[in-house]
Amino acid sequence: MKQLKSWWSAGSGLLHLTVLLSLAGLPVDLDLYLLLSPPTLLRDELLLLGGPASSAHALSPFPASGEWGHAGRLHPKGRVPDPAGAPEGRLLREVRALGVPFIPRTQVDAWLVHCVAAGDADSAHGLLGAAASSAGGVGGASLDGGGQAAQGGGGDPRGTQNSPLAAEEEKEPAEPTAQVPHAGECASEENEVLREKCEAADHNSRHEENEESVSARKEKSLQQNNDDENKIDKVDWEAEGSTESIHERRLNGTDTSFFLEDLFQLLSSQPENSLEGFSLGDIPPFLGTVNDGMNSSAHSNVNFSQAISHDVNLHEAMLLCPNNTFRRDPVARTSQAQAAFLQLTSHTINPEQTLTVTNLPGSLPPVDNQTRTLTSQDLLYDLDINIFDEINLMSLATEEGFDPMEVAQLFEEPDSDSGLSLNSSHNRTSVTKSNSSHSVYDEGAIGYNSDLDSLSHLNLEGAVGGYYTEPSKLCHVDHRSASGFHSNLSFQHVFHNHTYHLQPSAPESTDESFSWPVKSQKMSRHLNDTDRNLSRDERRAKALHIPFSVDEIVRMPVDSFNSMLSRHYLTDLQVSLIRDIRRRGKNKVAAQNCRKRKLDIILNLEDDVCNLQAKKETLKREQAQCNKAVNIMKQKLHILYHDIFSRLRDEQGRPVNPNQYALQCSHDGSVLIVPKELVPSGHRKENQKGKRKSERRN
DNA sequence: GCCGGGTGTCATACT
DNA sequence: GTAGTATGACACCCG
Repeated sequence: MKQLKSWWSAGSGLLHLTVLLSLAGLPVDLDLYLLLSPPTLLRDELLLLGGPASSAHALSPFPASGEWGHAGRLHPKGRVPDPAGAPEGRLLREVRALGVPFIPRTQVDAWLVHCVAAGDADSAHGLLGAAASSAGGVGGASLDGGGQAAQGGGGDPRGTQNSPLAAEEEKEPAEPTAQVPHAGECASEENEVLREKCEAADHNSRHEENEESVSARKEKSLQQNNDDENKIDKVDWEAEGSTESIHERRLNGTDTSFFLEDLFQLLSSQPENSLEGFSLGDIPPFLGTVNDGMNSSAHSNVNFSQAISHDVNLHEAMLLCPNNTFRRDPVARTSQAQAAFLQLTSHTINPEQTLTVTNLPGSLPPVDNQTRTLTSQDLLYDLDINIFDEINLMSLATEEGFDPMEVAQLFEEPDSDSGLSLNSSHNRTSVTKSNSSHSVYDEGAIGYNSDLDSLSHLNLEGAVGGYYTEPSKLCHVDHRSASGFHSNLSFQHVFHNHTYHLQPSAPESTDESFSWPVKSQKMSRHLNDTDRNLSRDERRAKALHIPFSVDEIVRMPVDSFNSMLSRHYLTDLQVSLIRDIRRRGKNKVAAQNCRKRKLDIILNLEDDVCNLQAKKETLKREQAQCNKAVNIMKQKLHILYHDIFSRLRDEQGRPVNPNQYALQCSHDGSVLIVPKELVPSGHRKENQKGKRKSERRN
């Protein structure tokens, strides 16, 4: 936990991130998630922001009024720009000259962790947590409010909750901090960068309206995710109730604004090393598109993790601000996302590294070329939820025996995985090989393990288009890959592989207990239940962010289907997958109908056989009855025949011989005695034949 | 481990 | 030519 705190502390760039984000023209709504430890450093950090108890408002430099140019209202202990020509002053003037830019509404949920190295408050460069609140919010005030607002104790975003931070702020008055602002040294260097940043922010604002309709759908899904995240975090908070770590949730959804001047003040008041370690590349792409209601913990998680693990210079931050621009080119976006995520992945190891050394000021990893070229927005646009989930796990880990090594391993990708071919998404063999004993190929049932795959699905609800969780696992994609679809699946495999690296019995686990695997297993079990309900196509659809449910795709009439494809801007891969899903779905239904029909035919045939057999028996019985009746009639006829002849007499009074005469019925009903010589031969033969038959039957 | 039923998918022919 | 349907065949899962 100490390492973690150190890590968080070293990630004080988060505050800078927020500040610079606002400086870039993005109003920042900062939620304070305080993992608070001894408040000593907190006090120091607060002083840096202009007041001992300014945590509630220090990060609210942009008031709700949206005014610009209130530098004069800085806290007395804050660094006041030197109007005489100090670098900060020049910077302010230059920025003011830019006019009032359009500020896209952005909210940043931040996890502010305050950490103190054991017995050395000065060495610990804790991340200052300052709860930003809106005008009607939880009592937070803008930075210009300075210590006055701080006196109200509004720094605790939880408002009336008993926050250790707030309590400590009230107890201890403001006192000078050992951290003297050094911004003046670097202000000149940042001047141009900040100017570009403001320009970029203005430029980006023009794209926001065009992207609102596009992002509305995603935002809606993210909101659902937010709800889930809030529930989970709330439970965790209530369950633990730890005074050492405070997980603060947003109390309202209003935005917090910053005064640009205040931002400069903040920037100038920060140590130079902090500025170097500051990363605006951590700014997730949704910051520029998420609306007020999108202040999810997942977002904050993303900011937090990236702020910790990612270093980006100010110029890059500017590039990151126009988050919407890349969305216009989904193909490029995909490739960018891959590259960005690769870089992000490579930087996710930083937390581990930072944790071990961040107790020293300026220990943040230096900004390397790879970091500077990282455009994680592109990735995060598609993979944000995945990151959210992962970072959420990190947050869980921080509350229960967190081991940064484990976290690093989670995101770390061995070099061997880099050899995964992007085409391996459909190659079970390669996937199996790549994932050792835990093949997690999404397609097919063999070897598929949905533990972490489904883990990312925790926040998935409804249709498949809302979230794409698999990309979050794109930790180990081949850097040379160019296909987003294949890379996604490859990432998925890799991520699963990482999951199994986190077994509790892993030899690399440190002394500190790491309860994440346990929790992850629990979550995995929960998610497995949900993920098992998903068909392969549904998982695929999620993987490609297809904004339609499989059921819709299959059941939709062809006309509606084609129109749907034309209305939505879908990549070739998405269209191909949608058509495949539709084809497979239709064929599946057809196969079901075919089998049902086949069974019906079989059953009908069986019924027919039974019926025919019964009919046969009936006919046999009827035949037997008829034959019996016929025989009876023949017997009667024979008796009658002999009776008649016994009574007949010839002219001489002698009995008539039946062998010489025969009875013959005429047409008029009269009976004649005819000699057999006169009886037609045919008739006579029939009579004889009939006699023989009757005799045989008898 | 084998077996049979159920199911999904593919290939193919047909409409 | 496209989309859908029907069906045999195959593979897989499960009891």
